[in-house]
Amino acid sequence: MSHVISTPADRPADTLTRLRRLHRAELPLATAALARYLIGKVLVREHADGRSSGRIVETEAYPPGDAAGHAFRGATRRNRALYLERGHAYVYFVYGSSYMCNVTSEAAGVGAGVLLRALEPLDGIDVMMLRRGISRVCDLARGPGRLAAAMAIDRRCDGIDLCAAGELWLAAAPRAAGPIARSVRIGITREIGRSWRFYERGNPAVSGPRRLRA
DNA sequence: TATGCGATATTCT
DNA sequence: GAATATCGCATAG
Repeated sequence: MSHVISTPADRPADTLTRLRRLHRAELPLATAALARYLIGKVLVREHADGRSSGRIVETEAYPPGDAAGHAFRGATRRNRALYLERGHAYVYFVYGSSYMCNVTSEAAGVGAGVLLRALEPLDGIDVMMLRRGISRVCDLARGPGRLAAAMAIDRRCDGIDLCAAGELWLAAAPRAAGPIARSVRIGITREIGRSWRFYERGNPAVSGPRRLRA
């Protein structure tokens, strides 16, 4: 970054993208339908650093009964939030380095969700750059671990209601989404072959190898 | 551009 | 003790 354009504290509220919070009733109940529905919607983080947000451009569904899903072997302390009513955050830590942010799906008690894999940064881009230590905008939240890092999402966000005012919430699409494509999921060893990954075709903020972005 | 590898810590077996 | 819904760097083509 050659120069700083503004800091969050300086930024007037009227330069932020106008966003409307999603109502839970708008969220599809079924996991794959929700995963597709979330493409183009916005994840918003209200933090001491100011607001950061991004368009969701890549998701993966982990439906009921999916052997790759964390609820497959029943409830544990880690996956507890996954059983909440749809529209809650399920955040967990993996690989000793990355947090993953999911949106719960289905009815309360079922145990299923949608992994948020990538965002196209919208507001608070300078804060995201500071958090990530890089300046290329399309790489800030390209991949689930990077997404969480860019948005300062950690285990404290686990269980948050994303349909309520708070530190983390979901907003309606600020503009129409581009064509939505689907593919197999990334980084799993079971149920490979299921086409439960959704993404906005051609968006440079989508993760994965080229063949899974076209 | 693609593939491979190590780092890392939490959870579950 | 094993596995892991990843990342970033290294190396080869």
